[in-house]
Amino acid sequence: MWQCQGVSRPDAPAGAVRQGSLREWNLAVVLGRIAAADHPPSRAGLAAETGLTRATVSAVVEDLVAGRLVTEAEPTPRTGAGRPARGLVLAADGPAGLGLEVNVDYLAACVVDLAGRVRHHTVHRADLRPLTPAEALRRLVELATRARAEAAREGLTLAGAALAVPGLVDDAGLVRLAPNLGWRDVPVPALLAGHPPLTASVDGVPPLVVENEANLAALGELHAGPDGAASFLHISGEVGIGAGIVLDGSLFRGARGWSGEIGHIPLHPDGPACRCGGRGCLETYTGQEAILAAAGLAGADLPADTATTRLAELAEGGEPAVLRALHHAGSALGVAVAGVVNLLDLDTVVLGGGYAPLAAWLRPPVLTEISHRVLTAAWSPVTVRPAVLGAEAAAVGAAGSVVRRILARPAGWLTHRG
Amino acid sequence: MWQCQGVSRPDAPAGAVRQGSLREWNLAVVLGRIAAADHPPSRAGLAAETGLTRATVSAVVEDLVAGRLVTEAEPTPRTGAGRPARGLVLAADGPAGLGLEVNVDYLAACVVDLAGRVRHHTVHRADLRPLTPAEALRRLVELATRARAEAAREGLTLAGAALAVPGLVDDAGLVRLAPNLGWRDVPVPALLAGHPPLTASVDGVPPLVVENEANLAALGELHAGPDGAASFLHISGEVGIGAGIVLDGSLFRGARGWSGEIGHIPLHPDGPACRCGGRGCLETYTGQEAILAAAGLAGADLPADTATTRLAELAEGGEPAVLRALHHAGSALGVAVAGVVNLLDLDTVVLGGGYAPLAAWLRPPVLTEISHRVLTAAWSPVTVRPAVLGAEAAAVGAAGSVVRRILARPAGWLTHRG
DNA sequence: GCTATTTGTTCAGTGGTTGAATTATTTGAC
DNA sequence: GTCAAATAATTCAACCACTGAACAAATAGC
Repeated sequence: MWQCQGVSRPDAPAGAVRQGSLREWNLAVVLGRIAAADHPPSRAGLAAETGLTRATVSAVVEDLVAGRLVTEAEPTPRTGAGRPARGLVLAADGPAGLGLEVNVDYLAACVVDLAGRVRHHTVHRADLRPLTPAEALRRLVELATRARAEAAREGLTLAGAALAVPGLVDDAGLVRLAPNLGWRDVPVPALLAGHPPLTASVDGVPPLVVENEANLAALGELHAGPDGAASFLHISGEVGIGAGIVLDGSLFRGARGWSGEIGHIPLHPDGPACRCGGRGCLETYTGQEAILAAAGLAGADLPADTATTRLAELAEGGEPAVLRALHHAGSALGVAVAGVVNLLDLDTVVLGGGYAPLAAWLRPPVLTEISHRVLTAAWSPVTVRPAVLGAEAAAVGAAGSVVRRILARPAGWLTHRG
Repeated sequence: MWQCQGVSRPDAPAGAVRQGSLREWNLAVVLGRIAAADHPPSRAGLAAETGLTRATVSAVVEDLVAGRLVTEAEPTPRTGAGRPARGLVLAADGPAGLGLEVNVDYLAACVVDLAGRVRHHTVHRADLRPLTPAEALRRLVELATRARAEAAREGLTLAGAALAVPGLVDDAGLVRLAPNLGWRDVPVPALLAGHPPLTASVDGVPPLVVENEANLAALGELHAGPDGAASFLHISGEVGIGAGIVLDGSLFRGARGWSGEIGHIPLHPDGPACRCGGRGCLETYTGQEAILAAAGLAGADLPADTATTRLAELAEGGEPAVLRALHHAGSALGVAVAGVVNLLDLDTVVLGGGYAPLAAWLRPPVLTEISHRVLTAAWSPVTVRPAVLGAEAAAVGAAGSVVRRILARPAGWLTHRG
């Protein structure tokens, strides 16, 4: 991922702790509490929660309000005795994140505000495989420009952008390989060089981060889903199968950001050849094409997004071949997931992307395999649930990652804003 | 794991940052640099490294020296111009950690000082399967008492203990299941209740932490191995196969501390039944018994520790059946490891425990499978190497975890010491 | 012996938190 | 309608830990 500082809580200052770090840290702590609260907290409440004094919280909040990150909520009428609390909420007109996505059959752009609300969302459907990367990115910039204008109209300031790509991305933003897109060694930042809003670095923060689609989809799920800061595996079942691993509320990216290639976990070591060069990879059993073929829809040549809808319809109608195909796919997926759970001791598995609409049929066989194969299943059940976000998960997650960076390090934003 | 606060760098204070946190943090930063340095650093050098002023570093070091965590090294004669630096080293007579291990055919105790040196080590060989857990732990306490006396003789103060168990351990120290030991639901802390040195909690720090053997072995390898703070998978090939996952220099324990059960990753979903209830688990192909059987040594009934030695001897001698067995085992292991690397994007895999002496024969097939099955193998080679520590890895890792906790949070130790 | 150089300490200054007192704003009792 | 109780938020002197600069200490080289 290109210059990504990580997406979760403020980093442990590996080096020193200068004096100002204290305030920087407390800005992040207080802002984080405001973001995590379900009801607008008061200064006094924050003080009690954090252990800071009310004096300190007041000072910190003053900074946050001055920096347009936080505003005071409408006073709620009935509170009880005493001076009524002034609730604090994340600013609805402060900085926002721009999320972009290039995928096989669509481009997407969205804007997410500090509170995580999706304020704008456009999808441009088109088969991108015939296009050159440069042309695809040109169209993406059009979408981004429109999103930027839309954001400005709502009083939002875009603080950065993240781009989701269904492939392996380098630290330098180079897309090493995006098999389903047909991309190989595409230098995204260089190709976007002529578009200042996406390239001009502000205050050391890179304006555009390029990251794997499955990872960003997992992030989207993390912020949109029911568990605030849990650990889970988010599986994006598209043409290929990717996964994002969230551990303790933060994305685990691996040594080079290439974690989550669950589609190439060997399932039958001597099984059919996979295009990755291996044999019997999970993808050859539960990839979209494999499921369609098993369901007898191989030749239908449906667009990727309607294929899963069609499968769900047929399954709903009780079509035996489809039900059988989904059961098989679910079992295969379950075997792989059982291995992952044995390895990582996760308590939640999220079926996302194209798997989400099929979750009703995939879930039972997945659970069966887990219960048979996970050593600790007896003591601690594993939750398997469909994703909350649909196809837009990656773009929303991308935009969310920008916003989360500000929430995690508000001091950077404040000093930069003057 | 029983009340373990994690073993790596100082935690991000999730809650508040009070004023004193600053000093606490800098104590940890400076101490960490002293621990990580290969030559005793000077105060001035530390100031340059950390970005703190020399004044601050002096004050911090003064605290550390007063707390007996750091001492000034012997002045080195030739330094160059200027006032000679006074090198700082971790105290050799400060706090130390007690590491304990219960395994199938031995008990072990060791003492590791702040600098990570093993100052004492005893192994008591005996088949523990016939013993009751209480009797086994009684013998362990004997070893621990002797180790404690030995530590005192060398001027060391034991700051806590950690116990490695080949099984699944609860947050409360309950050993849920240790199949090869024949333990089930053994409440270790309760059984040790009569032994104050292992149970009297000092300053909120639990005196004894119970943790999975594979996890602690990985920690031992982390501190003893060549890469200071890398990410790797450490595989302990014993009767069962366990693994410890180290990510960015800290152990990943999973939601309940039950991560690393690599032995039960499904390899052939319809393969032979495993005692875990699943089918075709890795362990049924590369567990010690499976390898011995494949090598034609099934009936030999060797003690566990000599079995691998014997295998290595025979392989060294070119015995075809043994070479074939090891190649098969290595291939199976490689398939599983390829899945793990695809999932986690690790750059290093360590063959530990019983696999270490066999690494010469296991490594090539493992590498072959990785190169064929890991999607990113082309861009970033995966290192597969034998473990540095041998059978003592878990006990040393256990003792090391105690010491690391002090290094990570020196403030706790200092206030406790007065 | 003198100078250059580097280490470590001292000390006034400053930023940010602390704790108590004060002010502000509401509810409820008389 | 007034006052007491209760809760929220601000003010302000004190304090803690870091900063920066000046200074003392200790050595090598000339």
